[in-house]
Amino acid sequence: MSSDAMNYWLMKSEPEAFSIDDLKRKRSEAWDGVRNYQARNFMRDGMRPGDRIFFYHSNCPTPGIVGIAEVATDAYPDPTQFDPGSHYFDPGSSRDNPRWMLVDVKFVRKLKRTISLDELKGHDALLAMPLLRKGNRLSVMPVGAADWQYILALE
DNA sequence: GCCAACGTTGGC
DNA sequence: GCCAACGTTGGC
Repeated sequence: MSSDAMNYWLMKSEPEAFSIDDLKRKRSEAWDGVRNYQARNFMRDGMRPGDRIFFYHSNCPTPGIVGIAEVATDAYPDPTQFDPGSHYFDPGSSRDNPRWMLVDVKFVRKLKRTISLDELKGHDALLAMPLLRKGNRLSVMPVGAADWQYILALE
């Protein structure tokens, strides 16, 4: 990223696996298991501690933004890639040259209500955002500052 | 459960 | 380097 200004992000999680309430309870969580290069690059190259995150519930009855979190650390190697017992084990990675990076994510607050994907799609001002691009399956993606403010104002 | 829209893998 | 086959994501 080109400046020191705070950046904004959106991170998806299936609530049955890890929900905003899970993050609230644990306060902070290592965002492991990302195995997509573009998503990794956003975490490794784009994220800085203090950046704000929309926490998004995917693959559930009402997909949408449910809370706000914060980047808590710089990127570091995802330990699950080295663990043969982990679902996320990657035999092609090594400790000397780790392939997958993650950041810790810290709970900030829940939104007063879920701002659903369906609702977001109803706002022409937001149609260009990566989340609403057809076919986008990225689990970590940037959110423009203007879009961030616009969405928060919907709350 | 279906399936579109990807990303990855591997034969050639 | 091409591209078919395969696996995954995630809305519906």
